[in-house]
Amino acid sequence: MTDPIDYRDTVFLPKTDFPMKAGLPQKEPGILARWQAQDFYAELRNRRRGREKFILHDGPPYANGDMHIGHALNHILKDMVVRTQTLLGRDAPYVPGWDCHGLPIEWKVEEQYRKKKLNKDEVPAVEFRAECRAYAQHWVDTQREQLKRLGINADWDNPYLTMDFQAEATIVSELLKFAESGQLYRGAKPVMWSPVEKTALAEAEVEYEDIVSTQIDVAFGIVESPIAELVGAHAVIWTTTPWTIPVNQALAYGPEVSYWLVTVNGSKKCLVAEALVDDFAKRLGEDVSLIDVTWRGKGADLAGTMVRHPMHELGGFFAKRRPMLAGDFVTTDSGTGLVHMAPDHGEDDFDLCKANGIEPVFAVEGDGKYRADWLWLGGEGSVINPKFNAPDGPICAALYKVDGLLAASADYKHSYPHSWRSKAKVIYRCTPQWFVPMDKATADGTLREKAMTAISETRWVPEKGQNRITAMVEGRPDWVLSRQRAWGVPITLFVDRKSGQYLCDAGVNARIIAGIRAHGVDGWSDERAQEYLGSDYALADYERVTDILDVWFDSGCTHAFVLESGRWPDLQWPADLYLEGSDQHRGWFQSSLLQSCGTRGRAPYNAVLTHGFTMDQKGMKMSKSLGNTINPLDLMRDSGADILRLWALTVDFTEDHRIGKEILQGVSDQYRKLRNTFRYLLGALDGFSDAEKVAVADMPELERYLLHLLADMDAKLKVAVNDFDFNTYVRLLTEFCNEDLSAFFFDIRKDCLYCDAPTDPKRMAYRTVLDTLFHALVRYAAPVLVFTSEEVWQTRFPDADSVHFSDWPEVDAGWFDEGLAGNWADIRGTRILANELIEPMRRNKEIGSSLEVEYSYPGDPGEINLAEIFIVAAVHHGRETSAVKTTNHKCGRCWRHLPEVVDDGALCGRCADVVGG
RNA sequence: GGGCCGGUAGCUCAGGUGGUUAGAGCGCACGCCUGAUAAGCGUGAGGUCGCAAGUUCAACUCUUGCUCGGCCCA
Repeated sequence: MTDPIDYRDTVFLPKTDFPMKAGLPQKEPGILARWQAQDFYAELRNRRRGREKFILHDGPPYANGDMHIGHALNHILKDMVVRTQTLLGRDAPYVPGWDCHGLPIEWKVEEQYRKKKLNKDEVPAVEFRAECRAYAQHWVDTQREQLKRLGINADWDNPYLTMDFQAEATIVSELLKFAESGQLYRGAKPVMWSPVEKTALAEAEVEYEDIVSTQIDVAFGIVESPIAELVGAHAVIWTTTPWTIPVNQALAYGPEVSYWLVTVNGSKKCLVAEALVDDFAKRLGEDVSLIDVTWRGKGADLAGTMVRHPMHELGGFFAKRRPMLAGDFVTTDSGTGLVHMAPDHGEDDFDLCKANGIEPVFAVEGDGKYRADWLWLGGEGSVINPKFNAPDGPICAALYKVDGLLAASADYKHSYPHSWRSKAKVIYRCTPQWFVPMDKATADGTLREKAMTAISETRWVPEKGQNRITAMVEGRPDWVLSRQRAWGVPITLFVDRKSGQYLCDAGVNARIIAGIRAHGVDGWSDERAQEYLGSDYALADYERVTDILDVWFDSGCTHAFVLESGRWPDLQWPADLYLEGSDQHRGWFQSSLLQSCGTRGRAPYNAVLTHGFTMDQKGMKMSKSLGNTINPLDLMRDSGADILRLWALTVDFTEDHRIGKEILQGVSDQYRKLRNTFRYLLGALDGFSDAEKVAVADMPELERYLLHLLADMDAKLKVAVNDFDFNTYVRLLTEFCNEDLSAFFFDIRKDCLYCDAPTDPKRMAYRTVLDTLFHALVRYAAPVLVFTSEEVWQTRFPDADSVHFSDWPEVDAGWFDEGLAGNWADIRGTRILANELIEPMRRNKEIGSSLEVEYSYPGDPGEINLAEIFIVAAVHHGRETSAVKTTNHKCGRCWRHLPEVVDDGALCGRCADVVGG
């Protein structure tokens, strides 16, 4: 045996400074700073100028609170879209924006007031709005920094804000387009109203508490009916809000409900639901056994029946007959199965009455009292006062007097809405509101028709999004634009006090828009009203509307003040893509659609991409109270933004998806594999230059096969990009690195790289392909691992531009070789069989390395050196498949077992040449 | 309660128009290498395809119901 000589120094090992351990949290901020210092976004715009555009229009997040995982996911996806489109050579500008008006911000500012013991109502509106503006700006700035940290490439220095004066003016001008085209009307609808605060409340401002109310049974005399037995009898309703009886306008029955006409212990004849007869009798204080039934029928039979109000003798409003109407919402859960309808004070009531031509009467004023001229209880109230509604209160007393009150007791426990702030009871109350009609005919059809057409002409990804928005637009009611609030864009209308019509004058409108542009929303004020009206109209003749716009109208206009305005000349209308969570089918996708269809006749987007929501590890919704939230800021601090990005692009974002410790561990493993692939490439390419490059035609089959695989993957990646299928994109990359490179190509060529002479054509061919792979992979990875790819790039080319300026790798059509690929697929199949045969030998300690094996199989290796491909000592053509330990000696340098090696530790011919030469 | 959507190995995902033993990567176990080394290679074990009926010669794939979860409404 020859003395063992250590040939390590003669072996060409990979060499690189690129560390295996990433240290992303430390490294990423520095890379960000470099991009910022060179004004990367602006420079990219310069370099892409004149290219085909791809416009992703950013949906504005609400400027309130820190970034959460949903923001992170959404922006990572947007960045991926923008970067992949950029990589494909397009000019893909990205202007981020924020939604700045609205209730939640008002609340926060009010909350600050309360801490300072200030009352919002005592603060001038201008001052209040200034504070709202400052509050929104604070969160815009905060979120901007947080999103930057994710590596999102955007025009961060010039975002759009819905509270910019220019935006506010455009929103007003868009509103006035609806006004000018007659797509605006003043109607009414019941809203949650607090008589204490004299203001409308949003659902979120209401909290439910258990209270005890007075319940009453009231008899309405039946004066007309297709069913003769019913005339002269009484339809009985039950309610826990006696104060609504003075504005009753109809009764509702369930068409499928079974009704009986009964007398209880000789009482008057009462119509009630069969299922509730016993309950009714008990409320009357009577024995159930004393019920006598004189008629039975279904609710539908009651159509055409008319009743009169118990107070009909008052005349006027009360003298009018009340129809009995079919209501799907009527149940036999409680009450009498007949429901009294006050369209002023209930949504079901309002809708059913409206459908039957019955309008609200606005009898209850903002303070909860009946208006002074109301025939019954005029000037009295407040309606939320328990004494007012009590069995001995004025309502019950009057009903009792006219023999309309069958039962009353102050003992009904139920959950009832209260104002979040005052804790006082709230009511539903009809108030005038501004609407956009969905079904009003215009020159090019109704808004609903235009929206439906636009939906069908839009590309929805995934396709199921189309179902969802179609169903919503198909069935949605008219758009309520008005809010009775302070922080928002005003509904800048003047209403003629005599005709009730809003003023529609191009000159006035132009002055209003100019005023808002100059002064923002504060420009809509009493002081400036006459200035806008000009000399043609007198302010005294007009009511200046003081409602503000639904914030969805604001965001529905972003396409106008961002894409169209010219303030961002790189942008254009319509957008190629909107990309938001699936909740936005109800929100931004729809408000933008309606706004644009109403003003421009088509959608402001060509395609809409939606993502699902992020759940915890178990698939449950994340919430602070459950303590199962994942904070993206913490994650970036501990693991780095590239890990978060890789997570977002690995899951199936089109559905709800999960995040958690185990999942993130998997993401980290995947990251390390990708990182090590780059590390190997960098090390193996140490010292490589163009001089070493070999023409494809001169390469071994293995190298050409790899180029085929690369070209094949390249085509699939492009498909994935065009389908926004990023999950597939990353999977293709990962599997390529794992299977084709690490476990196959790199492993096979390890011997060549380490031991062949640097001038050996095979080694040069290998390194040429590695170089090609490097340039391709670093670009493919760039949109995903934005920081790591830059680190990889700078490691190899320290003086070069950012990798993110690059174009998509160029793939030579000549690399495709299906014949070659089919052949090599067979070879790889055989390689797997060989490994299966070798494995038991290794397990038995018969051998260690596969290089100690001689493999035989019935196939014909042809010209390919299969020993090299299988990483064994030799491959023979044999009758049967077999593997035996080789008797060859091991080369002291390359460790291969070859016949020419005279003794273990001696050199093979190749190594002798390399070491000697 | 209504509309829409989803539930495939421990994890992340593939599985046109129903058709042989349901796939991949990772992780895991075991083994190898020790010249990519907190790396690399190999082999292997993991799934009654949420549950239950039904249609069919045949269902992860179609129908219905249920269940769990999600978004949006009420």
